[in-house]
Amino acid sequence: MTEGVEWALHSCLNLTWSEPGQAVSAARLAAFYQLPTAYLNKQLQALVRAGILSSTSGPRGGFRLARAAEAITVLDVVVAIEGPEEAFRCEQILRQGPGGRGDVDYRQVCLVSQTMRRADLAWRRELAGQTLADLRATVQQRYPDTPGNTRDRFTAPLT
Amino acid sequence: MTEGVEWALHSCLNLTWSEPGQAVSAARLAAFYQLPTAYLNKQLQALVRAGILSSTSGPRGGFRLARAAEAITVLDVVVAIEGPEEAFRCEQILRQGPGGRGDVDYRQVCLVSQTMRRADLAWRRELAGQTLADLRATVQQRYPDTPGNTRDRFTAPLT
DNA sequence: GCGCCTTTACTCGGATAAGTAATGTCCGAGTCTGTCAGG
DNA sequence: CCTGACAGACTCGGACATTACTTATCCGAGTAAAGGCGC
Repeated sequence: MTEGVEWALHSCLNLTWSEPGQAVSAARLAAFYQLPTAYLNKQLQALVRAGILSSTSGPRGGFRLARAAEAITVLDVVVAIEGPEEAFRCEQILRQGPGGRGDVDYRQVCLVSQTMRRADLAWRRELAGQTLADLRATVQQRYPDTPGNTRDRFTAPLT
Repeated sequence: MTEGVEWALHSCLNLTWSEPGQAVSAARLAAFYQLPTAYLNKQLQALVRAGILSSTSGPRGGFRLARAAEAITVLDVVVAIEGPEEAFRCEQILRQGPGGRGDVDYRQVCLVSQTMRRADLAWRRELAGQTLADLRATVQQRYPDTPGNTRDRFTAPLT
C-alpha cells in the first residue's frame, strides 16, 4: 500500500480541526510532518477528485473537508488514494487451464478469488466502520490540547 | 498485491491432488495455466523457504506439499509470497509532528495505525480460516473429475 | 547374470536484465487580495 | 471619502524526472536415474 495513505489520513484528521470555512494550504499541511509539499499536494488532489476535500486557489486558498467528518470514513480516504480495485486481482488463469472456458467470469466462480474477495470485504468493512469524526473524538478525549494546537498551527506564520 | 499469489495458490491446490510421494516439476505446474516456467519456479522457491513445499532436484524431482493440506492456510501461502509485513506500513510521521517524541512507538499509539491494523487483522483472520483442504473439498464436490484430471496431467508427457 | 562406475539428462536455485508503478520535482494557469488612482 | 481598476503574490493543478519494485529470463550446481563395463 502506498505511503500517501498515511499522509492523507493524518492531513484529513488535521483538517477536522480547522475553523469552518477556513482553507488550509498544502504547504501548511506538509509542514506538520515535514512532508514534501508538492507530493502531498498530489495526494490531496486525489482527495479532491474523490469529493472528500474541496480546494480553493489564490491567497487564503487551500483545502477543506467537502463534507462533515461524520460522513467521511477511513475507507473513503484509502480508496481515494489507492483506487477502488481490490488488492488481489484475479487474472482468471483458470481460463488457460484444463476445461477453462472463455465465457465464464472466473472472478465470480474461482474459489481462490472468492476467498480473497471475502477477506477484502472484511478489510473494507473494518475501515468503513471508522469515520474521521470517530478518530477526532478519540484524539480529543486523549489529548485535549490537540484541537487548539492544530488551529494555532493553521494560523501561525509559516517561517 | 503481486500476481504470484494467484499462481502459488492454484499451484498448491493442484499439488493437493498429486500422489503422495510424487514430486511435480515447475514446468508441469506452469503448463497448467501457460505460465512462464522460470518465474513460477521463483515463487515456488519462496514457498519452499516458508516450509510450505519441499523440493527435490534431478530427474523425477520437483515440488510437493511439505505437510498435510489441512495444515496449510491460504494466509500461509499469501505470507510466503508477499512477506509478513502488513499492507499499511506506519512510517510514524507523528514523530515529526507537534509534540512528537522519539521514544514513543507510534505504530502502537497512533489511532490511524491502530485502525489500519485492525482491518489488517480482520483480513488475515479470513484468510487463516481457509485451508487448502477446504478448497480441495469444495472443488472436488463441485467438479468430481478434477482430482483424476489433475493426476493425469501430472503423469502425462509434457509435449 | 550381477554389481559398480560413469555418463547423461533433468531439476532446482540464485544471479542477472527489462518493464512498470510509485515517488519526487518543477513550472504554468487561475484567482483572490491589497493597493492606488480617480471621481 | 468612496469606488473601481490594476498589479502582485499566492494557490492549486497537471506535466516531467528519478527511484524502487515487480516481472521476466538465463545459466550453473547438484542429483537421481539409466546405461555400459567389468567381474
